[in-house]
Amino acid sequence: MIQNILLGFLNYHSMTGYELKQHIDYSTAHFWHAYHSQIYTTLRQMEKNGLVTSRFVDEEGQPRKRVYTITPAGKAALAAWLDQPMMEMSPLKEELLVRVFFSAQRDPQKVLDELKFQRQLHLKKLDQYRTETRQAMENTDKPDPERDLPFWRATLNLGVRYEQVYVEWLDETIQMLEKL
Amino acid sequence: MIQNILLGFLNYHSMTGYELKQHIDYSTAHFWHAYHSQIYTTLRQMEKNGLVTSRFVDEEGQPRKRVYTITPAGKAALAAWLDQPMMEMSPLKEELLVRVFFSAQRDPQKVLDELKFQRQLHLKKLDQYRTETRQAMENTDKPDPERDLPFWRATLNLGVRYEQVYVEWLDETIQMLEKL
DNA sequence: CATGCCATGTAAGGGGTTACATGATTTT
DNA sequence: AAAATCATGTAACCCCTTACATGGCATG
Repeated sequence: MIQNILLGFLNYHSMTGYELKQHIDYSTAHFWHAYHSQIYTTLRQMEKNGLVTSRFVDEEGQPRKRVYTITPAGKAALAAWLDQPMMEMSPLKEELLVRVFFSAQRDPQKVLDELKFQRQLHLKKLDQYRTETRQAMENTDKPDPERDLPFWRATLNLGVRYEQVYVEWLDETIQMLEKL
Repeated sequence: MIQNILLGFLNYHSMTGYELKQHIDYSTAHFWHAYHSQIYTTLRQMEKNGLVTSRFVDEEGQPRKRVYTITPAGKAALAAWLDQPMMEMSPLKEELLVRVFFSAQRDPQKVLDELKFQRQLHLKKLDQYRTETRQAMENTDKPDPERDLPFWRATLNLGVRYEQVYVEWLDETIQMLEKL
């Protein structure tokens, strides 16, 4: 998966692993994140497979940079992935729900504390989506923002909706627990 | 993670890997699924680590069964996991959003088809939650349903809310695409 | 002087997925 | 007779996470 994301970004323009990491952090990380270690190793592997090329760029007074560029084979791989529609749903993996599922045997106060803390986290995330993330998206330097922006906004919309229902659900569940 | 789920179920009563798989499919699979291969191998590993014990039960006219039982060490491990509250959010991994993010370069009709198909999947899931899943939960054979049911219902509630906003978001996004 | 940011990597391990494999019983 | 369900396993692989590792520059 991370390979497709890297190809997707490199298809806008060439950049370094570090820049890719930053782009991911401000956009796709909300629905697919990656550690820098994975990004660097995947890029090397992609180069080995002919999907990208790299060259070192040395500028005075700056650390050495390795700039990656997508190849025709890389573009083909990206297009092939996008062409093949998803026929299943992405499975959820929500650890908190596993914990809630088995929480009847826990101290109710500790469950409440945990849910209230999670509520703070999700509220913070919701706020982030509405400020930083939205701004980072709109102030893009990419080639054809008018073409891409509607799709980027769409992904952010689901993120916002998701955090909204998550907070609502936490409120509801906290209330339920307080009645018990 | 799957280890905690297995311990959680075995803490209700002893059962086989096959039964564990079924319980998971009807409950936690909505937020954490597992393949039978992982369940069987994890159980063996847990036995090696003293968290469970197993014995074979042979009944006439039936395949041989291996019944697992939680040990005091297993109960302690489960309690330890539940005691330590989650301090971060579970990261999302939604492949469809990655695809939408990079969909400006795709044939809009293909994107629409994909979203409409996903809409069907999510509607179906929503319906499942409201019928089968809810029934399977309420008609439980577990020791103390009154104690556990509120928590199980809570997890289902988030599942329903999630599928609802997902469908709403798909509708909104489909509409947006049709205008372009 | 210390923290943070820029910048790139390696290595070990864990968890999960896919595929291969078998065999009996029950239902259609 | 075929398909579905019951029932248990192994093996290879892949992806991802965590930790280790380095070094320069800028800012407070």
